[in-house]
Amino acid sequence: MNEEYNHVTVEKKWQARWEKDKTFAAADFSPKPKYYALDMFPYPSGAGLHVGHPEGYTATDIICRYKRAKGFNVLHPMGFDAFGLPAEQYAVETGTHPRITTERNIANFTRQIKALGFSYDWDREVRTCDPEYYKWTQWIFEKLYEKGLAYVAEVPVNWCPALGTVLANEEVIDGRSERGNHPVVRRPMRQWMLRITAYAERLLKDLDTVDWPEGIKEMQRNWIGKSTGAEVVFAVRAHREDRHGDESPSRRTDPGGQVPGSQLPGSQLPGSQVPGSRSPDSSGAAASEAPADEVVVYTTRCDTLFGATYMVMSPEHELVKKWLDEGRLSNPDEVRAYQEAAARKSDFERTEMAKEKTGVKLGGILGVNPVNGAEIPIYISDYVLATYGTGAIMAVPAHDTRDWEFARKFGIPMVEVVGGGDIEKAAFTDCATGTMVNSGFLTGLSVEEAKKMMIAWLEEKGCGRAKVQYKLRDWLFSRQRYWGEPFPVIHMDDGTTQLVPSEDLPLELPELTDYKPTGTGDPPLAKATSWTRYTDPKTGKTGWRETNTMPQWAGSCWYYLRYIDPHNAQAFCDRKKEAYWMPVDLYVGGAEHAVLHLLYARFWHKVLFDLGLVSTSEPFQKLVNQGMILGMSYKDPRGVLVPTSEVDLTDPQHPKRISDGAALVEFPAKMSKSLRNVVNPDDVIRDYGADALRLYEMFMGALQDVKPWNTRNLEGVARFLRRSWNMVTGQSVVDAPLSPEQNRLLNATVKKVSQDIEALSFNTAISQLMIFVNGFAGDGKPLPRVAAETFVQLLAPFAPHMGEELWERLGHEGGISDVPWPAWDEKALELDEVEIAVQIRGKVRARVMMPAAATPAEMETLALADPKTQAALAGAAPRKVICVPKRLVNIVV
RNA sequence: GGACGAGUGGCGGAAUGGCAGACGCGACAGACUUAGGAUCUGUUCCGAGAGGGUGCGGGUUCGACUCCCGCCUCGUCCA
Repeated sequence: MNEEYNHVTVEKKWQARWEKDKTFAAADFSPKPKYYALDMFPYPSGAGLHVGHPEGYTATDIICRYKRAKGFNVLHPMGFDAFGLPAEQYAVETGTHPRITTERNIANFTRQIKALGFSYDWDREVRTCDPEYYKWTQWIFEKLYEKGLAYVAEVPVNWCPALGTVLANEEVIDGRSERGNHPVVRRPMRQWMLRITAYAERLLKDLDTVDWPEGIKEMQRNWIGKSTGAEVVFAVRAHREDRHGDESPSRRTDPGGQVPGSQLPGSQLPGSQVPGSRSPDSSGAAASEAPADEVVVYTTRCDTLFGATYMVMSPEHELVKKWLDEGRLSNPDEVRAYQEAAARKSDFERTEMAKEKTGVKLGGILGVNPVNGAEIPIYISDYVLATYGTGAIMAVPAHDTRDWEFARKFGIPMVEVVGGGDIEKAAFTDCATGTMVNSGFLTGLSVEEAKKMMIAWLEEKGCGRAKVQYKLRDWLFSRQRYWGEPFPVIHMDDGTTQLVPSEDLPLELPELTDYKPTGTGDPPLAKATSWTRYTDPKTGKTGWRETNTMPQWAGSCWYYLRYIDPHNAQAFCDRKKEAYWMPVDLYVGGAEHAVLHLLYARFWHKVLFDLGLVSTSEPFQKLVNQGMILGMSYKDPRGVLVPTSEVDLTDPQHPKRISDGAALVEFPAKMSKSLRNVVNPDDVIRDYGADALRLYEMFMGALQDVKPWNTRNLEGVARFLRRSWNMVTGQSVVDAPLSPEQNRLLNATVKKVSQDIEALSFNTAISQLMIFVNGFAGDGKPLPRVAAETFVQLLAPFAPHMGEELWERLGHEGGISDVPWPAWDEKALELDEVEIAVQIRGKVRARVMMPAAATPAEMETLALADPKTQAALAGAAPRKVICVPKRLVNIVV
């Protein structure tokens, strides 16, 4: 009898063999076609690998092993995104150098990844925190600087007092730090910025050239946020207010009467002034003076200009500052108080839809609507951001939801200029169906026509112009941290900036004994005073080194290029090797990087492309996002989550709480420490083996889908592996021909598995392998050699350890990796006779065996001749018969 | 609020517009066993049956899980 499969010894044996033989070393240049499969490299956290990591890694590994067998020269590398905040925070707490922690974590990750049997070329491993690596990160930064794409700016940033550092927008959630949940405030600081906005249009346009999930492309498009609109210039006039004015804004109730549609732009008819606030009364006490300033607003809805009844500027707007300084506002204290309150909020809090709108009217001034001369009040409000557009908007409450809410709260009138909605109930924002009303020369036009005509009018009158606007903002590229790439920049005392000469790179991080933030906003590097101070060896001039460091994104922006030539000391990557390997043919990773990492990397890549340093304008040809793996979780009858450690599973069908025996409900939820539902790959490998883990993760469902982990199902694939083992080792393998049925099953399996791997449909490929085993296994009956060998080849990409072991036991030397992938024979799949379903009134009433080659006419005859068909027809005459060869016959009566 | 994705047995999930539920888990029955939480064999969408079934309501079609329109629920991202 055969021996039982021992996953521990077999997996160890082959992992050692692969490592010793460098089985998966990628050759630079080869007559074979190349294939570059890339995994998103991990941040080596202290927690180690979780089961989400091997999901994407297994998918690419299967592809790589398949592609090698198909004759491709495959590049499949792995590395570590090794700069990052956790190691630094650990250093702050314990004094352990982040390098030590990082190395320890990398060692653990490496052990775990190798235990999964992935076919990486480990000689190409990169670590972003390695000076030989970040030398080139710094070098690329210098290229960006030389191209004018890196600059220093004083910008309001997310300052987290508790962490003593500035956070990127993506690290701030609901006005609190993602890490540690500390409050975050806005504070202007000196920062490095990268001018990614210069590439906005190309980053948008080139999305059309890559094979990425449509959802991810759409997210990037939204992030770039291109809008086509107009800038409109509003004059600003001083305004003496009569504080004893009529409080009622409803002097006239018909909005159409306030802005007569026939009124010519610029004319000053009495009463044409929109009663934009409570202050002006009907006595005409309000008086206007000559224009003293201009406010430029950006709008995507210039068609609604006739409906603008007030303006809003961001609290940080420069003109507001200027007016305060010049004493032109009648309520400076109120305005200043509001500015301070707004500074304490994050962008997210400020623009949140659900939030109650706040704002302050600027006393003493009015804006003038250029299209009809209406004088309208100007507010500052935090729902307008200084960083988007011009930092000022014209507000059209009738047709913008935020303006509508604001106007409701402040009692500002609305003027309907697009007919079709009910502006009493809500802003009418439908651009497709509305028709312009109350809008002078635009009345009667569609929204689209009105936009065009308004822009033409504005440009002709010199008070506006068409403008393309992007939501994308320049990339805040510095962090007040220690554990990151130092900027190769020296600020000279004479005010100039100079770069560290490229031959002197890398500029290494200085050693510190204390990693705590300075608390003042100065980065920890400021403490390394001897490092910071700089004297030019040639000129003797003095200066100080930049003490900010680069964000974690920097190293991951180009790591896929370093894999191509990881030990090159002369260049970040050899040009010829780059041209050979790029672009990445398949990039697999989590959707959490849908926008930032992928956008930043594309940006750098395009800069390198423009410099002639890389050969493709896009780095990643095909992108796939694996879905998250959820953990099994439990909640009690009241819906309270119960940590898995407090669940009694002695009866797996009826989980109970240990403390009180309450019945619990099982449901999938994101794996988290607090729920204690995190599955550790080490445990799974110990109990079931790496092959079983790999196979299970691929069998759970589609790669892209969210899937719940369930150990019971894992036992199912472990059983399949044992059955596979027993089929090959427990049955005598004979050089006998296959029966036609066996031949058909074998060829069908080759075809299905091959096509499913190409389509990344690993779950259905595995079910086909199961069907094969169900067909060939059993009772020690002899197994034809061709069936055994072909099956082992098909299994090997999924379960490589068992694949190699079985291949060896079938008498082969030299490993299975380079054995050509089996082909299938379409002819073997053909059947002489097939069962055809006969449908009558949409229901299957009979099944008739027919020759596979039967023509529709023959099928009809055969179907109608069947007694069951006749019975179902019950004498009714067929009106029409549809025959689909090899499928069915549908009889319409 | 918007964009995108998803709703199929007790569960994970299959189905170029052509016999819904492949494959697996679980469950049930049997075999082998001192034993079974190992292994093997069989049954398993609901319904006694006629029939009914892919979140709900319409539509297109000879034929709809699949395409179209309108809802509901969940997820992700954005506001």
